[in-house]
Amino acid sequence: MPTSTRFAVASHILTALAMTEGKPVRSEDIATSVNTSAVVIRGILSRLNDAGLTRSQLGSGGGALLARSAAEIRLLDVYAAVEDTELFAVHRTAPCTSCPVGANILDVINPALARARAALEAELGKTTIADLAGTIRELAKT
Amino acid sequence: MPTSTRFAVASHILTALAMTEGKPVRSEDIATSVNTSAVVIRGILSRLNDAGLTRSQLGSGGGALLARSAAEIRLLDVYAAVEDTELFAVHRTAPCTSCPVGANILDVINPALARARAALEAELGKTTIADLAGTIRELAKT
DNA sequence: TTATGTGTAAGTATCACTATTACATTAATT
DNA sequence: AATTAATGTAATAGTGATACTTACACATAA
Repeated sequence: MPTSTRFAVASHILTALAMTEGKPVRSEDIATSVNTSAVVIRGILSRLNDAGLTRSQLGSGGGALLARSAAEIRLLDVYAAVEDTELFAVHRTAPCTSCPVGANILDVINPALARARAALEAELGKTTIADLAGTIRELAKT
Repeated sequence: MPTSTRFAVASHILTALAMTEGKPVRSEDIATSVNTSAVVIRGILSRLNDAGLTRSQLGSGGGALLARSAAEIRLLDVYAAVEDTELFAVHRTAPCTSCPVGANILDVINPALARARAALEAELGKTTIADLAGTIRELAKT
């Protein structure tokens, strides 16, 4: 399964941006919060930029900003922006085409996997970055 | 990362066993159908044995068998039997505990990820090996 | 013009996965 | 009892993705 931590880190980044309402945040500062290096953060921000979720302000006083409202960024959008690999990997080499099972297994299993992926994505579509930020604000109060 | 193909291959194996009704199938023959080596198949069969989905008959004329009805083996059971890693990987190193976001992000995001995983698993629980084998029998007729 | 940050390429270490080789063990067959 | 056919598993190597680090070009505010 996908062992990339990008999805979790990207959610962390976006939530951090949502907490500062419009003030640019440096990759260095995000890196401190995530506990990694600034280059790793910038690599993920690059993907988020491409996906239209964030934008970057160059130069002194610059940093990363949300490109749209946190309420309009779903975890599904984040997932799609940073995850490369298929959720389910199938046979590395094509199965035997002259065997009854080998010739048909992919056609039979792929629809089931597609349904599972759709269910996952539907659920990821229900939570937004604003939800995460809101809950963190609640927790920070106590 | 290299995503595991074990789930797809394990489903292939079980479907093949479901097609031969009670007759043991050699790992060698399964390997031919999957287009890999017999040792890889035996490695996956070892996990399926541990999970109680299959059993093996040693010695000459032996091979792998389903340990219960194909209708009682859900894709969810297969998934659980062969998949090692968490569906969603979180931060490799713990985030900054003194930052508002870092200290709380995992507590906030984990419930959302758990819901997504539950949705995925619910969907995988709806399809059985018997379903796959049945569809393949249909396809093989034409 | 200088200082501050982003963007990105190149190189490294690590890890999971798959394939391969090798061998011990078990059981049916003769 | 000996032979043969099969599983079970350890050890090893190759591959690919991830994440970390270093380095430097580029953009912008002051």
